[in-house]
Amino acid sequence: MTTIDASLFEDLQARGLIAQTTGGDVMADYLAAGSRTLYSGFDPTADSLHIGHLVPLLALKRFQRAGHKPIALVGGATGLVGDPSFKAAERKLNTPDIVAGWTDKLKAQVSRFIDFDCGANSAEVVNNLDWMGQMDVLTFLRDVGKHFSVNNMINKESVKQRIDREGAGISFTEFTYMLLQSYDFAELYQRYNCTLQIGGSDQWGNITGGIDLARRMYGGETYGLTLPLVTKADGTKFGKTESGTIWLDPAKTSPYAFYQFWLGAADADVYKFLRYFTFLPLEQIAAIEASDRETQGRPQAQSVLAREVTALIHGDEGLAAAERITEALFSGSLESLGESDLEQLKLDGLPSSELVRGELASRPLTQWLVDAGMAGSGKQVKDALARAAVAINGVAVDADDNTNAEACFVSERALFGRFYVVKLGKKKYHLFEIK
RNA sequence: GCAGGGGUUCCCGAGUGGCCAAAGGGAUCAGACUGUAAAUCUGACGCGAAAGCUUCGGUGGUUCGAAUCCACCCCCCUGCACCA
Repeated sequence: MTTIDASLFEDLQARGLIAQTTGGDVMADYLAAGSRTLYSGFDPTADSLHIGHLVPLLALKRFQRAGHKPIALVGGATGLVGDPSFKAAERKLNTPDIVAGWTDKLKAQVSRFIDFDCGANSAEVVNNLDWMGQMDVLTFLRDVGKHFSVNNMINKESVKQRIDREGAGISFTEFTYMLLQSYDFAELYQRYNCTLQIGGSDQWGNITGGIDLARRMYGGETYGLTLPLVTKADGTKFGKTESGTIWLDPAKTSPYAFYQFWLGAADADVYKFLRYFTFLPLEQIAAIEASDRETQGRPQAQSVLAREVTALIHGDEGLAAAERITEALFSGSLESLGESDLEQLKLDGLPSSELVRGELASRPLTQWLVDAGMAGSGKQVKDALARAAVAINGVAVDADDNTNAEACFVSERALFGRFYVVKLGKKKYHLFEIK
């Protein structure tokens, strides 16, 4: 028999992970009284999840650890429609082929986080296309649509800006999204006795819609819980960097880049992130915070956070790789690296590319670095060159050297005759190998 | 369909014949200061090493000269009509 950790709710609350719950104060008792089945949905809007999905994903795991049964729903059907909640504009529809491909990828990704073999509260992964795909319009309109009042729907905060705002607008397709998600909840209630839906706070409207529908269709009593949207103290968007979204797929965001992202968390955010994104006990997080406060200089919280989250997503090997690169680039000196170390850095995910010596003279250095993805445009590189912020194997490159890429990559300066570590700015590194 | 409003560089948003690669803000990048923080200050921010080239929904036109004027077209919003 599964044992229930009755302190789950209290822990979630203390971590700041509860934005809203339905049913007033009953949630804590409801969760403590028995093993519940809950779900959270992930729509395939890209070929990978990103760190914005981490809070609900980890929440499923928290619930499972506490003895509840999590269902991860991948929205093969809802992804075809598009959730309008708090989106400023209508989105383009993706083709069914693409969405189906993404659905498969997300299913695989989601599956790595939850346990499918732990007895009664083993996880499930479902795809709502399985029950939505073959439903015909008339059945949908009669059985589902009839339970919704348009009057209520247009008053939902999540679509209000689209309806009120001049220059915006919402198609019937997106407007219907709420019905689809609501039907999911009702269906899961029916199939799995799933009585709780969790999701980001932007999902409140969709979740309460599902609760109403489950009651109207099946007389079921279900609950909802929303998690906070992750915000940063400086007001910029969480999860984006100059190089774009931080993905969970190591092929899209290397464990090294992933690790670096967390390492760069602001002091004002880092303790919150520890509570949100790790399973470390709250007392331990409090201890870290207290100790950082007493210490001058660099806090330890960021590195704890980076280690914990990277290990969680990319495993111990991913973490080890990320730490190896970080150590080599930021702490050690390049000379201390052996030939195999450099090979390893490449394998570990340090961005790298190959150059052919004979072709070097054909283009200026700026172009080579842009091609390698180190900067968005030659202008940026040029700016860095003017400030002596570009270094090749530790030697700063001058703006005058720009047109002479061959001289920048002279063989005498190469490590082991073929490697060049190029640094642009303080944090961007790229490994070039001469072929 | 009719009437009105609108489409500007990543986003918001000025600009209504030359002084516009296009104000201002945000985001982003680089430097100083630092802790691979924050705040602050400085610089960059269409593309190009440069000469120069290409932009303001699209296509044509007027003009010495157009983001700005004209014509047609496309798209969005609001209202009305049509429909019922």
